[in-house]
Amino acid sequence: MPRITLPDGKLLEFPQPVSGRQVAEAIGPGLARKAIGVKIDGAEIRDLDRPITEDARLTIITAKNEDPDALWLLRHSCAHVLAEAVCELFPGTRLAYGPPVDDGFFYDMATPRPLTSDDFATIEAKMAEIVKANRPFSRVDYPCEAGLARTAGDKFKADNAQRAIAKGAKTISFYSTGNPGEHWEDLCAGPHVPATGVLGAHKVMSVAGAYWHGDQNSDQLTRIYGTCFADDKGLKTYLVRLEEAKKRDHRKIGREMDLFHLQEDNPGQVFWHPKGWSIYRTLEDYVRGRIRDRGYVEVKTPSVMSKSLWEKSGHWAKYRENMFTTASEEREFALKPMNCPGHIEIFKQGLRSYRDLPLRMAEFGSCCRNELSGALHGIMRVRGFVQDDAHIFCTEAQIPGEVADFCRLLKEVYRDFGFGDDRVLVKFSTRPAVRVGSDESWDRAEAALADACKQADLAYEVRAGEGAFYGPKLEFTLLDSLSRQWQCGTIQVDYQLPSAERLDAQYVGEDGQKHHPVILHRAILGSIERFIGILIEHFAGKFPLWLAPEQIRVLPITDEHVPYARELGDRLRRADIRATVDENSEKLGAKIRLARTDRVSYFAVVGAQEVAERTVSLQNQAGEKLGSLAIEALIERLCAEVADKRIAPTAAVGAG
RNA sequence: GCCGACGUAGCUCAGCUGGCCAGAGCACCGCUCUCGUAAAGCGGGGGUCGUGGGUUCGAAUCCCACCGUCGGCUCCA
Repeated sequence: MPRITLPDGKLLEFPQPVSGRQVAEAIGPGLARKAIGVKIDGAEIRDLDRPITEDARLTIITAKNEDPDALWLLRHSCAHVLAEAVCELFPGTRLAYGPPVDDGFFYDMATPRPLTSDDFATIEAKMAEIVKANRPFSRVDYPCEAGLARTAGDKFKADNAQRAIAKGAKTISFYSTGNPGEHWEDLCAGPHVPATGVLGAHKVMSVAGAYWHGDQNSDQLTRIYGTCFADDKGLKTYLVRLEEAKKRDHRKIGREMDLFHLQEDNPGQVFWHPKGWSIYRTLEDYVRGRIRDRGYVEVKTPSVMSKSLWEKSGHWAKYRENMFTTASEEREFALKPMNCPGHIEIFKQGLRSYRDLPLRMAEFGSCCRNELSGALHGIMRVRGFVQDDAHIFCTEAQIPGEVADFCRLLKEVYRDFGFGDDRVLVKFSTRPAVRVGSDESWDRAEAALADACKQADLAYEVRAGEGAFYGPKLEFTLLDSLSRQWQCGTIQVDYQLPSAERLDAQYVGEDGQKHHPVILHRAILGSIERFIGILIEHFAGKFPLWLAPEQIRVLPITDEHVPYARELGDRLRRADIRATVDENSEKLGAKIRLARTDRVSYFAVVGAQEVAERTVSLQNQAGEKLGSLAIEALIERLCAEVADKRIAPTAAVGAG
């Protein structure tokens, strides 16, 4: 008979199988009222009313926005309410698949007519009715045969049921929102909340096309996205966060700050304006400095290289779809989508010795990839971009040291942008089923990556089988100020490309024999374009001083003060400070307003008093008055802040 | 690429049940004001209504095609 261990260690014993609800009642009636499900042994989430027959560690799940399990349950159940509403409003709708996802849920379905956002209000009204009726979610289990029979004639649900059976399901379950047989039902593994009444804080978010099982050649379905929270407050907070993300959209801020533009006739290609290019150059120069300190050499390889090279590298066979090609005098060429083949060509010039290794070859390499038009997104996903790329040619024995060194470098770099350890996630992808190379070399490479993370004190999550066919990899994901994830850095171990079958890179070893080096492909920022997009959204355009395109603007109060303002601007620029002067004949209030909406880091007001004293009256973007400073003190202050790469404490907080 | 929505001045948007010469605010240019911490006043220029076709006496408005943008295109019941 089940012995139930509660999270606080307390043990409850029951003479017969109990439901989660009965356990909750045994603890207290208040908890029983609030419970929406239980978690068993920290793994399986189960309906409140399903029996527990074995001993278990049990957690009662209540509807709380902070509990991912609670949200998962609410959203999964809310997907049913959405589906029921749509089925009722649009007879003939066939349901396909409706899981909870990160920020809500979706339901894919075939509807008799296309749905648009104009239908949301009607759907939400119907959902509200279902919630208000507070009908129970009732589960009925059927033996596989019988369950399958119930789905007969429904292509999607029959497919789902068959897949479930193939995966070893012992029964096929259906959930109805109400009484089985009487109310609407859906094939579903569950679990669900006890009744529809707890699903009040929901919203239909968007509609999009999707394919059955994500397969382009399969049925085109309508996907409706929605979300659900434990209460209206949670929903509201989420919606405010979405608003905040919208305000921070790099496409909007890029335009407002005059950083770059994209235009119709060159989809996926960025035109960098002076201020955007200032950020770009600052990033490049910064990374250049960091890798120089780590013993890298920098190179530049051609943008257009002949088909024969890409055939040897394997790109022509595997990556052709994404390559821009061109021809001249009957020879075919391709714009480089990656820098590695070029770097190997440099490595192969002359005879390399083991003494040359590790050779760390870096390039700010301009790459072109013909991304699908539908995948383009501002400067985050483009067709022309620059990677802070490098390839480390080394021996197998050098892999651990090189990877560990890279992880340390990467951590330092991320920290300078305000992404501390708590904002870096590491994913470690291990050997896939289809791969090249011996198991021994995979063992060594994987151990080296895991060990490097430990040395650099970076926690990682293993993604088994997700590695490239030629080697394992680490992927580094940043968590921005709105807690969104962006994969940026990576390091991959590659035995393939330098091999005799591919580009045949060689060095002479201590033994006088020729050997193939191992190549570590690595990047920290990833694409500079994308990284700038991330920074724009992370900082909402209010860059730390060292990155800011306009670090200070001098605001003369009247035309009389313009000469002093110009002199000041010149002094600041000579001290390597990005300074401008606002010479418009506007009132001071207007100039200040403009300086702040332009997100200039600091502005210096100069009037009669400042001219006389040779000082400035300083204020920052946030509107804090910083008092009167002499010119020298101002320069010293700004230079110190740039040198520190100081991040304003408010900058990274945001609304997230 | 596929599905859906959208495309009007540099920006944000109105007009779009077909019909006065296509509008507003901001920005821009000119003039006046020379001003002390988030928008001074007046005047002016600017749009082949994404592109191309069609329907119509008449198209920003209706239809078709194309281009582009935005959202989405599994996290396997």
